Amino acid sequence: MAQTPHGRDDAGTAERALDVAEALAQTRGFNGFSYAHVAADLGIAKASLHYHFPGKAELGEALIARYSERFAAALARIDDEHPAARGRLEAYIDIYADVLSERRMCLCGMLAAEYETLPAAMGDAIIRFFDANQAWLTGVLEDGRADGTLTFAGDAQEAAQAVIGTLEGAMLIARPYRDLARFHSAARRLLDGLT
Amino acid sequence: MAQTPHGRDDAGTAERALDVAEALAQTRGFNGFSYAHVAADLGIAKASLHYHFPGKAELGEALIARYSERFAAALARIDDEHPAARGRLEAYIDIYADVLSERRMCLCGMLAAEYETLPAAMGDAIIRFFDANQAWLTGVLEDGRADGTLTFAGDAQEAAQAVIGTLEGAMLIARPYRDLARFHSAARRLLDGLT
DNA sequence: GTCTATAGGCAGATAGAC
DNA sequence: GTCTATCTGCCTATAGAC
Repeated sequence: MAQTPHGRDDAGTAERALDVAEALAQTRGFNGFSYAHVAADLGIAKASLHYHFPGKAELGEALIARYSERFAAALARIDDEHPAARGRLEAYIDIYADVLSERRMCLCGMLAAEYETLPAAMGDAIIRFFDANQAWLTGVLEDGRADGTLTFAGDAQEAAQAVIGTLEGAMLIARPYRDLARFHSAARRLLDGLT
Repeated sequence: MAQTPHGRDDAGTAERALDVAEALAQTRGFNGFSYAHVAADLGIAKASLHYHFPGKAELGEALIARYSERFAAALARIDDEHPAARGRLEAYIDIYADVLSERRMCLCGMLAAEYETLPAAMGDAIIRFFDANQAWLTGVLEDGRADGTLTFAGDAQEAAQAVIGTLEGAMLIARPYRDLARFHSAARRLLDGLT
């Protein structure tokens, strides 16, 4: 793995390639960018990318792996910084809002749309991403129901699925409208529905 | 326009090409299929497609136009067959469920993900599709609030946006899981939230 | 309307020099 | 690690015969 001893600007080529590919995948989709795009943005030759990622499938897997790791780290940070379930849920929604504010779709939401065209390993990793989100959210919802800060009917697992779907859908539609408010109003309604 | 005097099997090449391209776009995305896919499925030469649709952009526009027309017709049929607002909303959700049951994403939901890569005319048509859905849903929600069959807080317009986002998001996530129940539980929760 | 043939470009990928 | 050069294949698209 590439080391980044002196900070972001010194990040290795592999890491910078992931940065560029991630932005492209989140805005244009995995089928909407090429090695040529990434290489041009980095100012290197296409062939150099193949040294770091043998094929686009491996690049895609690395993309999801890093995204999932960072997401998990963000959830752990939320657990640290927010004691109450409702605060955790609000912070979770903020992650999505931050992604959308850069005019990006959630990486795995975007890849979910392209699921049928992706290598099996990428598909599996996408499922694991949503499973992890669902597991974390289920815990938050159960805690919230226990401490009275969140109210909802039925299964917490099922409610967690609904939360994820609502946020992904709100991002999906808000993006073509270039309308952050559209996402925020959906998020507000979601939170109000859990009161 | 192609005539279909004797029913579906006699549909002209243009119409059958749209059928195939629509299925491909809804499962693989607009960037996930080619003229070669469509032509092979139809058993004709790639070049023949260019007679009916000069370029992929025109094919895409025709795809959205037909999809939007059919959607509008379906909404008009709902208005005819369902007098009460709640019944109309349930029938609206059934449209999405039917699409998903064929393992397809909503065409415009899929295209929304790819929005940044699409010709401007396609992008505009996608926005119009969602605007039309939102306008119809807003009417249904207002009626439902008036006749007491639907309950929700705030602006009907905003609530309509939330409904569309929720359904599109539920489809988006349910598809990789190949889990219709996941969609139906989200839809059930949506309806319960409007009670 | 549909075909064959072909153009021109870009995709992902490899070989081998430096 | 990065380069140039190259390969093969698929993409959209066009020309012109039937």
